[in-house]
Amino acid sequence: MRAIIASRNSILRLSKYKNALNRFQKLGYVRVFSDILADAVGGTSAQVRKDFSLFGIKGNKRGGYNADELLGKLNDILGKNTRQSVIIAGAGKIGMALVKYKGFENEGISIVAAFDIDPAKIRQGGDIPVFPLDELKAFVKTNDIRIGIIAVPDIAAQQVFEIMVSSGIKGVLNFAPIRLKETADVVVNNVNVELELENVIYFVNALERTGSK
Amino acid sequence: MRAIIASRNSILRLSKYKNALNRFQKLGYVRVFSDILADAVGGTSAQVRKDFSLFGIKGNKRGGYNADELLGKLNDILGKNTRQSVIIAGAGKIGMALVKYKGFENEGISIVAAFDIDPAKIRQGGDIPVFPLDELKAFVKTNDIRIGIIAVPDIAAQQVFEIMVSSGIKGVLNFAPIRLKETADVVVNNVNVELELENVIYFVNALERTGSK
DNA sequence: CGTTAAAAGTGAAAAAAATCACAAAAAAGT
DNA sequence: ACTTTTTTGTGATTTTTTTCACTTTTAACG
Ligand SMILES: NC(=O)c1ccc[n+]([C@@H]2O[C@H](COP(=O)([O-])OP(=O)(O)OC[C@H]3O[C@@H](n4cnc5c(N)ncnc54)[C@H](O)[C@@H]3O)[C@@H](O)[C@H]2O)c1
Ligand SMILES: NC(=O)c1ccc[n+]([C@@H]2O[C@H](COP(=O)([O-])OP(=O)(O)OC[C@H]3O[C@@H](n4cnc5c(N)ncnc54)[C@H](O)[C@@H]3O)[C@@H](O)[C@H]2O)c1
Repeated sequence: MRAIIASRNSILRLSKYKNALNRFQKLGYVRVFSDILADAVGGTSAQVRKDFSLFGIKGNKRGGYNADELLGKLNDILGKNTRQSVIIAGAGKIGMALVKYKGFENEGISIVAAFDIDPAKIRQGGDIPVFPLDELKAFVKTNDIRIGIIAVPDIAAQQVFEIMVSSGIKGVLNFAPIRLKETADVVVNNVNVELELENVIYFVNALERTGSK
Repeated sequence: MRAIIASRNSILRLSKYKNALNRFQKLGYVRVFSDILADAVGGTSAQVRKDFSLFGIKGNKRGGYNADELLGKLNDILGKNTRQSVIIAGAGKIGMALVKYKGFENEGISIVAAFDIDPAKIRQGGDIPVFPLDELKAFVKTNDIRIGIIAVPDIAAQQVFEIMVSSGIKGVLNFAPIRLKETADVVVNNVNVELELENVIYFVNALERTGSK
């Protein structure tokens, strides 16, 4: 399999095409066209074709793309053919919402354990265990985990990040509203809800002021 | 106050500068320079200055920016001088995590009510009440709410979105992993956790394959 | 079959975003 | 007071991303 250098945005778009395609497939579609995919994800058909072109995905002129085949290729590129195991640091409000969320399993993502410093949060009984933070390193190493989610308070985030990295974690999804001091060869994506909300508020206000148009 | 057309990304950067600045201010900084701001948010000093330039923010040559003054201007631009009231649809795992989150208040954002169709979720006692979904429209109208958060299952999201829009909501933060059929003059930002996680996974795998470099 | 029409594929063009690089200002030093 | 040094502010340039527009292929139809 060839690894292709691509921007974060183009990969996000591939994921969106894949998700749209899954829905189309459930609806019985056998063929899909660049324009309906564009529609489904909010882009243009030219961009869909360009994206595919970049990854060497070929369709049939006048015949569009075979849904199964296209989905297969996208899953391949996105690495959806092997299940991914993920751990979470922080079994608080967000952390537990994620732990209990059913949506990841269908995406081939399994949250296998959570870790917390608060002894009151430790719980081995349930479906997904919550262990003491001390055990994170050993767990990650013995289970060869490569992806972690940070759902601890902002003051603790950098420290937890470093523990994760030193344990062998290679990719992190960070919910704490701070910028992690990044390390080469560790991928970090941030989910910053405050920022997104603030952004919505800005544009609502801006539109209102310009609204006279 | 002048409304300036700017890209989503440049506004996101302004928010990040503002957040960094808040921290610097707490640490006692009186002056800040473009390069330390760049550092704090992970950009370049030229970009910081360009962003400020676009919004007519002036510093002092060789003297940097006065922290208080800069913060004031950013808050102004971002509309942080008036508190924003926000409602949530869906009092489930994510919805309640947001309701209970303390971090919004310091950001001038107040979550004032949640709404759910499940009678078991209705609860007026607490700090932030959970009302039946039917009451959303009236609540939004009488309280003149302009911002809503969607935290309902994906199948319900479009319908809830339409209720919000018809009630007068002008901006939406959507946690459901679907694309809302958007309406002109309503701002929609999406928080798609699956997508972000999938993206991390992609790049971890891609780096690994290229890693031999 | 042959013709028509639809859709992919893709260089070229345009637009948008980021970076450069340097003049101008002014704080700090001497 | 004068010089040096630092940092801003911003046109110009470069890079990246998106869109355009046209060629090619082929499914569909008569
Ligand atoms: N709750 C939300 O809706 C929300 C929204 C936006 C951002 N966030 C961010 O997500 C993060 C978590 O928020 P939350 O609301 O779930 O907080 P929370 O307080 O409910 O949970 C945090 C958990 O982390 C644990 N913890 C603290 N230090 C730790 C450490 N060093 N190692 C392991 N665990 C540790 C705590 O014991 C607690 O269980 C915060 O950074 C917050 O800013 C949360
Ligand atoms: N929990 C997570 O960590 C997580 C992660 C990623 C995405 N999401 C997305 O966030 C959304 C909410 O997820 P969740 O885990 O909180 O689900 P949940 O099932 O815990 O909560 C959903 C809530 O919405 C309510 N609801 C259903 N239909 C409604 C309607 N028409 N009007 C008002 N309320 C309605 C339900 O009664 C329930 O209380 C989903 O779209 C999910 O895909 C959640």
